[in-house]
Amino acid sequence: MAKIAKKIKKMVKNKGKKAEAQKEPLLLQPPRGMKDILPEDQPYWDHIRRTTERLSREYGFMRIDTPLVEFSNLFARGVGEGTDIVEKEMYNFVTKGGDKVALRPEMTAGIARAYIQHGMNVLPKPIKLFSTGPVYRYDRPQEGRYREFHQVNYDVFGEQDAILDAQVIQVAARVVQSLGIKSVQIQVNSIGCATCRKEYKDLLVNYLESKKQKLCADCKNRMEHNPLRVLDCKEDKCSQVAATAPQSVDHLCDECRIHFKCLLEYLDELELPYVINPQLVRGLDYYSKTVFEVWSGDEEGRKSALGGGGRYDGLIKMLGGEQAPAIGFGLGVERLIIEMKRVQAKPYRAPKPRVFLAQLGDLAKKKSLKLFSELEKNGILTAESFGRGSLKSQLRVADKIGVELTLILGQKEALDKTVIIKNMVSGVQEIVSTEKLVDLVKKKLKTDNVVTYHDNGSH
RNA sequence: GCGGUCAUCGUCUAUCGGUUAAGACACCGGUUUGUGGUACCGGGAAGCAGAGUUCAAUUCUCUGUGGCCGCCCCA
Repeated sequence: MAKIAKKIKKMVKNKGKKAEAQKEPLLLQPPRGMKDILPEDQPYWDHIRRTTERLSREYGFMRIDTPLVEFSNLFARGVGEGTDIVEKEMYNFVTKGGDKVALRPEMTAGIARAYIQHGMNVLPKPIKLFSTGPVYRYDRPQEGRYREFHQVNYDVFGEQDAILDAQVIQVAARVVQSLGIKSVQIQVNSIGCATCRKEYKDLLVNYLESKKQKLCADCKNRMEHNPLRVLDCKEDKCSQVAATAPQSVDHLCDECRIHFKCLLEYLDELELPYVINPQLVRGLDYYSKTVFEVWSGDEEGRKSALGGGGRYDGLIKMLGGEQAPAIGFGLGVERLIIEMKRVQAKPYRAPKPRVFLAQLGDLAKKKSLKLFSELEKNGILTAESFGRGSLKSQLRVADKIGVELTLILGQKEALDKTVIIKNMVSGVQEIVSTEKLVDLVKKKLKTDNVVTYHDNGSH
């Protein structure tokens, strides 16, 4: 019997589902690698938004927002045809109008495009731009890696002095430190300019050619397209080869060498915890001279890359603008949050309501809606649960929220134009006239509240 | 793109080739009608999808999908 009933139930269920499935199944989840940012995580996002915006102001950056979608070839040309990002990780699509566009895989190309388009080169130098938002990479998701993720981006245009490199690196470090992540390490390197890098590349390819048998299959491939990337291959045999490979820092032209030397001096002056990593290369083609990455995590040697950047003196011109040096970096918001949680950094807590408004009866219910907005206009943050009927259940909610005062507006009070103020700690309550309510509540919140609750830093 | 691993209420977990699929937390409601934290009572809520094996599958197999981990790469 039960079996049959069950079977019937299932058939009915399936029937419904099949009908739906024929249209297209509705999956109650976002596409792979995308995720919701839930209210419980917002304190971390708030903290990062506030901190990055504050620092951008303090260091003289102006905010810019560019579209999530750009023409595909902007990235192909800017970021580089041969890079992984462009070659296999871009969300490309064709619009109804036939335009070939892509979801931005990073922010700099779009910002550079805007810089050129709007003639920002006429602004007083340096031109500092700050941006933040989602970026998209079709990669295999795992912890700290999503197909939609968020970056904060700082770029400086129009200044080639190494002091800007140092300051930009300092901003990166300041952001991370300000979030409470103490164990930051900056890795820096110089990959030279167009001319000396070419010479160096030839040298490197020659060297690699001589050790070709010892390289992994991937690296044999990389030799052709992007020999620099062999240097940071994680394969044991490759890193052995890389260890004795000629290093770009040793083959810089005079200008680049001086630039790098100055940068290091500035960094010393700033007392930033940096190390030179001759293997550091970065995956985007537009970099020249300075490249750097920001790492966090020490204990148990588990490290994670929080962000990186570098100088890109050739990008603007390559995209068709008037030659302009530039340097910038991006930080990954999701990774910053992982680190914040790991080191138990305190997130930002928005103010919580300290007053609850309870209502009872039809007349009071109507009046409470207006009273609520009256309180809001006076800056009194109030909670409510208007949909509930019983006073009991409303008080339960008030208690759960942890408010200090509950205002009770019942049938009787509504007629008398009064409100009951109940102190949730002592339980004492008093009846006051509606006109005096706001002032009295304000006064009470100022005085009676030794009862505060603070952030317990959960999560 | 490759490899590994996992998939049961909102969450955490249990059980089972045939069961009303159990519990805890959370949520909602009630304990005599206008008063909260405790207690008691009650309620809603799940087998990722598809195919196969079987008299019978949530359970076994395969595929897909998704999470996590490693590689690659990066943020």
